Amino acid sequence: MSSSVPNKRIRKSPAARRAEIVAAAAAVALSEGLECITLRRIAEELDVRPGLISHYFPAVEDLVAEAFGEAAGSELDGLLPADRGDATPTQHLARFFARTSGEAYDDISRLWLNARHLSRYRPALRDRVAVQEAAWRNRFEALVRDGVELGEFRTEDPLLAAIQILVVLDGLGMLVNSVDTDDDPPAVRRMPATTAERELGLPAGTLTAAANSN
Amino acid sequence: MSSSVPNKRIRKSPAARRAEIVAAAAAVALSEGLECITLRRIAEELDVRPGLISHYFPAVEDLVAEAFGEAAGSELDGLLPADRGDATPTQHLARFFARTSGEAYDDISRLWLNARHLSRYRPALRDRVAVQEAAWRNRFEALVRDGVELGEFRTEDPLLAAIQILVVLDGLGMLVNSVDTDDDPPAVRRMPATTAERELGLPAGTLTAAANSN
DNA sequence: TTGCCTGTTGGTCGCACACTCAATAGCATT
DNA sequence: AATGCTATTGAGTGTGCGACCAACAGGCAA
Repeated sequence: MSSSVPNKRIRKSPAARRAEIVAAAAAVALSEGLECITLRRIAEELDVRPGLISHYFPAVEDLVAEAFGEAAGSELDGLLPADRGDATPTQHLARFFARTSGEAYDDISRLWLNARHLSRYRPALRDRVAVQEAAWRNRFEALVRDGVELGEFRTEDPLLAAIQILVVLDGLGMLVNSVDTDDDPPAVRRMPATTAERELGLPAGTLTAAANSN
Repeated sequence: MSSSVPNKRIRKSPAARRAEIVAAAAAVALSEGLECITLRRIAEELDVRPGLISHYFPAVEDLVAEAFGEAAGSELDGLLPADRGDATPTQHLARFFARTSGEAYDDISRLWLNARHLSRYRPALRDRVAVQEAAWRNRFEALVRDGVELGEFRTEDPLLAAIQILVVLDGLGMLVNSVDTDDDPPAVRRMPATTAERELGLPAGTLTAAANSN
């Protein structure tokens, strides 16, 4: 490996080092879980000494919260880009459900499940979860509102619709660590899209129809 | 306290001691969380030495799984008794939603959230979660089927309806550790009942109408 | 090239955890 | 009252964690 011989120290600017630490922690959070964010684990990841992590994050809990925020935030951008480009709200939404149905979304489901549980014991994380939850809801609400204005969706309360859809998505996410997550009925796995179609006044199947263009 | 002076040992039958240990662990799981089930914690609870817990559960993970099963199982019996008595399925269901709406249900929500996350790392727990999940689904399905036969409910697939309702309930349960769990719209908190009414062909409000008899 | 600021190290402390096992002492049986 | 089975203890092992801090050295400024 790269460190079989005592490694030369590399000195970086505080901002760069801090960003690097948060990025490494976010990666660990997504792939292994928030409780795997330890001083030793992240230090090893970056090939530095644990003390250095402590230097930037005197309390590990703050790093955990930061890592969650980073991971959840960038996943949101991947799933529901703030800028729709030239896609219609319906296309955008359909793409969202396509992405959240794949196995690639399992890591994000696990992350949220993880964070929501760990929030019980870690106030800093609890606050971050609240922030990200608001961000997801607002991003979703904006999309709904957009669709309503364009006449594609029909609902009296865009935020309420958004929350309801996300709650159902969370409900399915609860099952992500189950032994047999993929042998319950298709109707169950289609629940988030079905909920969206109902709440937004769309014809059934609109959001799960196979691959809309790009 | 009762142990300020070296305590006299009390010798119990293996079955009794084991049951006592599981009960203590289940109580800790419900009130403080599954990760608080440690040899020391449970031993202190029962005023015995940690080694004794190890004797009955050579691997702590098995105690954790057992404790979850015990807690989830008896909560299910409290929420959806297998024997309905003389209540109609509708009354039974309404009572279920009344109970799952109160703060008393928060501990159960936390337990499920906890277990589903911890399942990621603990195979024994994962299996227990699967067993309990099946138990909850089946108990619920039996109630639905019962209601369908009596002409109170209308659905093509009782198990599917049961699963869908439980998924929504889980989705709300995800929020149990949030800062402001009770300031989202009433429509959100009524989601499980609303889902049930829709899936079972009941008039809106049937299941949330104030206090049915007993 | 030199000097200094500060990012980084290495070592250490105290704590909590699961797990092991020989020795002890309840208590049912006789 | 004596005996023997076995439930229970006490003591110890090793691991991993967060936190702390004096000493070191990279690399920019002079």
